[in-house]
Amino acid sequence: MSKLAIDNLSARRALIIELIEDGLIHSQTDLVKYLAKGGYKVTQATASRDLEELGAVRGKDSNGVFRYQFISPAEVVSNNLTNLLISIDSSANLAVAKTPPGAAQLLAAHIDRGIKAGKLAGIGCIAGDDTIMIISKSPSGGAALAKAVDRFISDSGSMKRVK
Amino acid sequence: MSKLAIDNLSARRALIIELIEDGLIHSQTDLVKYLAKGGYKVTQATASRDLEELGAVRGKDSNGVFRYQFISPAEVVSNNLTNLLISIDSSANLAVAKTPPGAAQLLAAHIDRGIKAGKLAGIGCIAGDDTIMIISKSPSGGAALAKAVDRFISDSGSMKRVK
DNA sequence: CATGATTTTGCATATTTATACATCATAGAG
DNA sequence: CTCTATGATGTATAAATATGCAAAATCATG
Repeated sequence: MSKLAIDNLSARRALIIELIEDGLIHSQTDLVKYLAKGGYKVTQATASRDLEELGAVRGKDSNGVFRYQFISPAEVVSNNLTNLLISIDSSANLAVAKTPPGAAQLLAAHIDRGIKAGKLAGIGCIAGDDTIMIISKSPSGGAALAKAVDRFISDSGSMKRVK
Repeated sequence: MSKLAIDNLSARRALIIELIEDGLIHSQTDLVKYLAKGGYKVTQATASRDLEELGAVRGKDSNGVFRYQFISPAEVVSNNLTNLLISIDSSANLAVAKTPPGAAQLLAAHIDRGIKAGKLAGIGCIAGDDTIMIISKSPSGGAALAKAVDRFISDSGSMKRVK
């Protein structure tokens, strides 16, 4: 038997992020149904845990309808994220990104979701004022990770805006 | 930090905003207790309605503790810096600005340039994760500074200029 | 004032979410 | 391969939140 191409947990959370960004999730029960459609059979308890892990919160939108959304401001500037990445380099198991002063925390929050969603092969990232360090899973994965982060951020530019 | 209280309802909600900004509210039951302390005897149902009206949401903070907080609501669509300024208040020689989580450093960097450019009568600012404190030159200049910062950010336009 | 309209609130309850605990799965050590 | 540790998940339930409805309060108007 070959192992799964994509980690089940990460893949599921990637889908959750998309569902939330599309504004489709009004409750955890809701999410369970959508996940089932996508082939992920989980319970409300797992949905609760996933949402917590991803930092999604439930609030009413302008029409008074409940909707899960991200508290992190990444969406605020999602069509501009590329502007925040000045450069990205790597060494051994690390990728190091530079941002304009003060923007590191903001961009890191976005990268962190990419990691949690399994889109980036990192085990975590830490940000200062204008520098982000992303640690790769593999001991020599820094270079590949840097490329992946670069692409991830570029692709995020066309991310759908929260309504 | 002073707020103008018109009627009972708005006075109560003004207090709620302060309580939330101080990070004191972990649940609606919590809020009911704090409101009682402040002389407002209401039930959890009213707390629920107030929180909805104010656009507060419940999410776990970095320590894994539930906490109500504000999420920038409909403005989440443009890429203007204004989106990152949730509120700004003052006391004596200080102006205190709130931002979405992770955005304080970014906004503070901008404010700092305003100071260095002589556009804001401050002697410096310091930022945490979601809070910025700006110190005014004059011992009682906080309120005026807060207004100036608010205007400065409104006038600053697109985030692309950060770099 | 009186009165009808509108808003706010509490009560009771439905709905929704979080979590303790048991179980199952998986990875790594030996 | 077996054992152990760690993490993920479901079950059952507790905890927390939202809301329909009726009552009270507030407001507007003659």
